[in-house]
Amino acid sequence: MTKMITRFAPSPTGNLHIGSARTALINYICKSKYNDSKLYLRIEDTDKDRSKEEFKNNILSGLKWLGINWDNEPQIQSHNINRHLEIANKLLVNGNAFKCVCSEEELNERRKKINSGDITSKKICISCAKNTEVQSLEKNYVIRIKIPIDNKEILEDVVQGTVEVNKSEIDDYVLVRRDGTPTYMLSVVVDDHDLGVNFIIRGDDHLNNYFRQKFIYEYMNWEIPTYAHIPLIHGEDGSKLSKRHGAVNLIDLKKQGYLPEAIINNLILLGWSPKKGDDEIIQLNNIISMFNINDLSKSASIFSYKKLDFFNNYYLRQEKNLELFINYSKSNINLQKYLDKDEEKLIRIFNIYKKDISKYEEIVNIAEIYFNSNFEVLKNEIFEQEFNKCFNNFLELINNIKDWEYDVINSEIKDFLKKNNLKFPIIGKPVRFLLTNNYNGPSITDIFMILGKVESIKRINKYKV
RNA sequence: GACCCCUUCGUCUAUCGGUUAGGACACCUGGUUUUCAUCCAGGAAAGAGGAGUUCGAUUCUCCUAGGGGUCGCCA
Repeated sequence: MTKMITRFAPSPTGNLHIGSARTALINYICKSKYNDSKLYLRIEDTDKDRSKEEFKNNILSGLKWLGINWDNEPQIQSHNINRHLEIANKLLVNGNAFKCVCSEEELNERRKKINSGDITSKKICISCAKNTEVQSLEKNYVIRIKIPIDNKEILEDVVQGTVEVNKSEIDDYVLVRRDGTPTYMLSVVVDDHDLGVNFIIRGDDHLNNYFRQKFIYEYMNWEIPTYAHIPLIHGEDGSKLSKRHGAVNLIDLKKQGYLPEAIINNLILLGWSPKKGDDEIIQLNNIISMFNINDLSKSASIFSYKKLDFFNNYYLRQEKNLELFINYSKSNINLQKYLDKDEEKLIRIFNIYKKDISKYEEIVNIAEIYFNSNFEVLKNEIFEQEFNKCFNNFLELINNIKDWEYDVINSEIKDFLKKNNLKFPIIGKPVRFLLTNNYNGPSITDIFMILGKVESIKRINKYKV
């Protein structure tokens, strides 16, 4: 295919989900491989009750944040209702659709029989199409599509391969509701056709919809696009990724301090991998050249936050991404305060601790220790005699350091240890505790550098032998 | 329940009939280190089960089991 016209068509009934983001990502990657290709964005808001402007904005900004750009202005599906109805009318006139007045009870009754296996055909309305009275009604009806029952339909899916379904399995679904509004099933086909979409990449929860939607294309004599139904992402328990699996909305990951690069790297490795020997750390421009949708696995994969953490740690450690940390700090209430107070200090903390964290959010608690001007040691630790003996001398040593530089402090401490014939932990551990309330952490020289001379001495000085 | 899809280390995956079944994350061990970490080196860890096709099956076919998806006047 030389010109790939794709689309991402979310419904604005919730924030941008990791799974949807992956679908958008794969669409973006595929279209980016070919010149003159397009990725359109369409907001499918035909469910008026659940659609919200707020969600639409969240989706747009989430995609932008990830670096997934679309062509043209986002299309709003509800703006095309008249066009959708025009097609419904054509189908009706051509005898490819019919008016139906079945009551909810009748439908439920029939559905029960279908589900229990008493009836083999999925067609839910059997009488209205033949009823001329119903067909001449002016209002108060739904429009259903006509689907034959003979033989079977075959889909050659780019990802799923050949899929066969008997026509008897395909239902006479609703195109236009009783209130005169078009359903998703109608709108999606009309809009895709009008946009010239020729390659549809969507979640495989839509696989069955192909067999329903293809009839509109056929009846209208429209060219049927190529389909790629990609497997869904699952949570740790193997079911469709959802809220109970943790943060599944992009906005939540952003708030926690995950990087777009890490999320993209993580997502693309679900169901796909680079060729043998190639690095799994891989960025968008390389993914675009290496990725091929034909290689995508058919089976669903489980989303792992641990692996995301690995990638995020990798990317946030990179010098070039320091700016992202600063931007993040501006958007985080706690870090914002520290940034205003002493940007240099916050950056120093970040640079020393970045190897230990998997997301920016973790810096909040760390920074709190260093920015707390009323710092108190948590408990009255009793240190070893050896430490107590040399404590005052050590304090004096630190007091006498004039050039508060890493190398200077470092060599002063080393000399001190040598002179007093001490092993590092004797001094280091208690001092680290006095400075940070923690026996583990960065080298005490690093801690001294973060705190500065005055605050460092203030903290150590509180200890009385 | 019906229909469709899936099934290689705990997780993500490689393998396009012949491999000591490879890698990554996580985990464990050792080394370096100013503690914890980082870093480096090593380790444990997999073809759901059963038939067939074949000289030979993880790979092809079928059955079973397990998992997932769909079954709305939602999208």
